[in-house]
Amino acid sequence: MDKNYKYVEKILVAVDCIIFGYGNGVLKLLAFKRAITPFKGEWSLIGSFITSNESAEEAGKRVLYEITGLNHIYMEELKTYTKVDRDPGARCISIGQFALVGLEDKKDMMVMNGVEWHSIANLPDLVLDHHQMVTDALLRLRNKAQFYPIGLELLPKQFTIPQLQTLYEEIFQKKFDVRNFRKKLLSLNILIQLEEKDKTTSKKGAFLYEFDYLKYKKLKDKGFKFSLFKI
Amino acid sequence: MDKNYKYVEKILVAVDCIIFGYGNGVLKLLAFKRAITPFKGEWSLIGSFITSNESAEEAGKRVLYEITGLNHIYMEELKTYTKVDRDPGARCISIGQFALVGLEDKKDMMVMNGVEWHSIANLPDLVLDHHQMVTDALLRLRNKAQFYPIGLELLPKQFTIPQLQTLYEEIFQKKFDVRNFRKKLLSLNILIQLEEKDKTTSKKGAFLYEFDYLKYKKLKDKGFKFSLFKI
DNA sequence: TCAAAAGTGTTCTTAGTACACCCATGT
DNA sequence: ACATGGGTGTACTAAGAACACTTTTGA
Repeated sequence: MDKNYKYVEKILVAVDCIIFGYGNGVLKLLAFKRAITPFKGEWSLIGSFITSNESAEEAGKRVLYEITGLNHIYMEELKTYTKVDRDPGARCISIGQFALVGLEDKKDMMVMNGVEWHSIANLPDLVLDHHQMVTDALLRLRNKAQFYPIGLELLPKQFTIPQLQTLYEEIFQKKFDVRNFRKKLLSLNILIQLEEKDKTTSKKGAFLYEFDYLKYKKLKDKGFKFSLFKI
Repeated sequence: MDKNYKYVEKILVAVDCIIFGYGNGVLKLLAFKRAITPFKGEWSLIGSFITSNESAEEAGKRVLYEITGLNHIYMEELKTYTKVDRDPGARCISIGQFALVGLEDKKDMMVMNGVEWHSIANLPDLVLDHHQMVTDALLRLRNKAQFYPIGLELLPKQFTIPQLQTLYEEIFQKKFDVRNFRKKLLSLNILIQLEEKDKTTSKKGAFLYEFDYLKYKKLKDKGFKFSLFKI
């Protein structure tokens, strides 16, 4: 209450990025193996301390860029972790930043030494409360994907309907009926069908679509919800 | 990334509480008029700097207690505000804590000098980015009330169905059909009807109910969602 | 010609919405 | 006896769920 700034103790503030990627039909997490103490040799989320001239999201995007060379990545705040003893090294709070990366069209991505994509189904142990962060982030992904077209951040700009369905099945660990999925999806009227087909997964080929972000935004402002099914 | 703790700058970390109360059919916000600089005479959310031996939620609950004498109040993290220039006095990030208080059964609440409940419909200007925090919190309240029985935090332990409906109508700024509201609500099977009636608002009286938290928790674990209607 | 994935329609079931009157009681 | 808020049931409509076969084409 008393904002007598001078006599207040300052605290270390970090960001840690929970970065999900999707490629080859598998949902993955980006982590790196620490080369220096503390926690040398252990897996950790990618993070950084926040400097005086950047916001948490800026710091998150900065480290993500430093590590992968990627820019313009979907990122939102997840939660702030403030338990007094969460880091034995020092009192340090961490702002979790939740990020999504489509891996199919980012083949040129940098992969630095010690940085690796891990299948969600088979994660290594992570330092500190990073595992909790991943659990929280997965929940966020599932909750948000129900009502927002956030899943599309994990796909290339042009994608097929079977591809999208497979992604949803991976996210929710649940199978959907192909006919109902397609019917519901197209009834939302926010996909643009392209001329071309993607023939990489079948001989017949599947039509490519693009998401109509402008139309979606307009609809959203009118109260429309992007909802594919009841979970 | 480099957790070379010693050479990293520390930052002021505050909590600001967005405290909603509900009484006399009106949704209200708790704020206080600053008696000291900076921002003397201006309205502000209730907040504090975080000390080295408390988490953000503990700090939030601490100030809430200091200001109102209230304990065991619903509180969750809203969002962390980290813009570099959000506080002209110093680089300072603030963790927004979202809280709900039912006012009907807290008549004994302390009301300190300068602290006031303001109708949401008629808020004063607030310092810094506090107005943004309130906007975000209202959105959170609406989003969360759709799928979680969070609205009950704003009512006394024993409440009537018309009372609950009025609350929802206040939160969503929307009228609901009495028959459909009651039907849907009771179909969830998580309210316990009591013997007594509340006769304060009508001659006939309305039956009192209690929420069955245990039953709700069990159902929730099985995937049940507390959802009253499509918004 | 056949294997493999893409694409398509109908019926049934469930949940949501719209709507109007009687009930209990204190004054 | 009447005014006031509490309580109830039914018919219609829309959305979700279940379900199996045809199409295309490269090898």
